[in-house]
Amino acid sequence: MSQPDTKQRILDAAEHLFARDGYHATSLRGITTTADANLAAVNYHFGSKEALLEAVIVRRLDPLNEIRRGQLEALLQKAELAGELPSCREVLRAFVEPTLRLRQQGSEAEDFIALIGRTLAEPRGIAMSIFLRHMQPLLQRIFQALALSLPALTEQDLFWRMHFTMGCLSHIMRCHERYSMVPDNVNIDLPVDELIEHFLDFTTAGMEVPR
Amino acid sequence: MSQPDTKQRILDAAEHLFARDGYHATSLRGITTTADANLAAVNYHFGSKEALLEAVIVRRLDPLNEIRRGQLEALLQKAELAGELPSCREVLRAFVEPTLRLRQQGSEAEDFIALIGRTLAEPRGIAMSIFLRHMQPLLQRIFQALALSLPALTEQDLFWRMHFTMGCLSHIMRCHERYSMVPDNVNIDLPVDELIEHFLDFTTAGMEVPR
DNA sequence: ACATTATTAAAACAGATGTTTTAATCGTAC
DNA sequence: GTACGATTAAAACATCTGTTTTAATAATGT
Repeated sequence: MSQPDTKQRILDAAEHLFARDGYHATSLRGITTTADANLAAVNYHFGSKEALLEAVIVRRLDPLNEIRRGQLEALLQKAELAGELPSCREVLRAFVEPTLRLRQQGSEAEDFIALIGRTLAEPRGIAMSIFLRHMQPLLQRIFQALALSLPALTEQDLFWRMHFTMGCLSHIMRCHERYSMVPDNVNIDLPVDELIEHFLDFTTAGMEVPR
Repeated sequence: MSQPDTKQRILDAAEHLFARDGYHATSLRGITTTADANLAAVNYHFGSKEALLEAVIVRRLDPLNEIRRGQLEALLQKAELAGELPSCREVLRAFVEPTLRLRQQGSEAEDFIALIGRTLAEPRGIAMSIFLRHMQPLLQRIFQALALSLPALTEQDLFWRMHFTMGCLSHIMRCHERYSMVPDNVNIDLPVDELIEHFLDFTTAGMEVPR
């Protein structure tokens, strides 16, 4: 075998096609052709189409969550040592920054980001249950941290605002090419760092606004 | 035919299933069975599956946009007469309020809302081109109105903040049942009016925050 | 009443789908 | 070199897909 691992070539092709066309609109034949592999290879290496989807998601989501968790815990510890509350902006940053920075790591990771964005958009989809299984603990930790940084909010209000924030995030994860609803003179190819700050400006303001 | 129009029964069933499972995961056989109609009826009345999707979307989107446009123009006219700028919150309200109020009109319209939310989440999907064709003029009008109400923002900044706002909106259009990332003691069944105000609190703050 | 059109019904079509099976090939340890 | 497990290849499987076709039925106008 001159090419790299068949298994990984399939993962890459599946990641790309799932992200571009969605799970149901992507066929195993499309994947194996793109990966230059045999059709049966997918069932041999992964067992089923659904298991392949899970493998695609887990490959990057677990490491990403490790980074997010590390950044969050470091922040919380630092705040506690200083005897201060963690700032809402920095808590959100711990979640968002590692996510959007993945895009800088090449177009493969870019596909993953779009795929997760799609996943978040299909409430009862197959991908959602996979996603939640790997996200739940971190999401609850983020919720706790936000509650700490915004003591004036009720849990109810906090939930909704976090909900809105997740909506914003999943949206920009999906749509980072030209979104055709706006005059042509607007340049949408924003550097990642600026996009992050824009996002944090917007969501932090929404989080902190008094009721 | 004792039952109402076959055509409309098919529209209702398609709306429900497209919203619940997505376009590709829904089969014509599933639709016609639900609608208690013959399989061929869909091609007879609509021509194709894709044309059926367009019919489903258009049936409610066009009237909805009429209402949104009316509310927006009334607002702009009132502001101009008073010699004031329209408020950002009210511009957003003209867009959001008619949308979310559709939910109060029964579970059929509820399906439609979820379907549009899904559509917004699939950048290159079949539904997106249909959707944009019917949304473009209104979206540009909203953009103009927001630019008027927020003269301090550059077009660039305004675009991104409107982008975030659309992300929030499409998210709550999709996920209005329990979103499982949050302690159980939070009641998510918020009355529509309160949800609208929560949403406007959040997005208006994000829109108006200084750079 | 008949003739004409609109609608429904049932069956068939061609093609695509995920999965399995069967054989062939490769790599590697003995 | 030979035997053995891992991988690849090609074909077949049963099922499902959107669409057409053909015939039967209902509705409508004259």
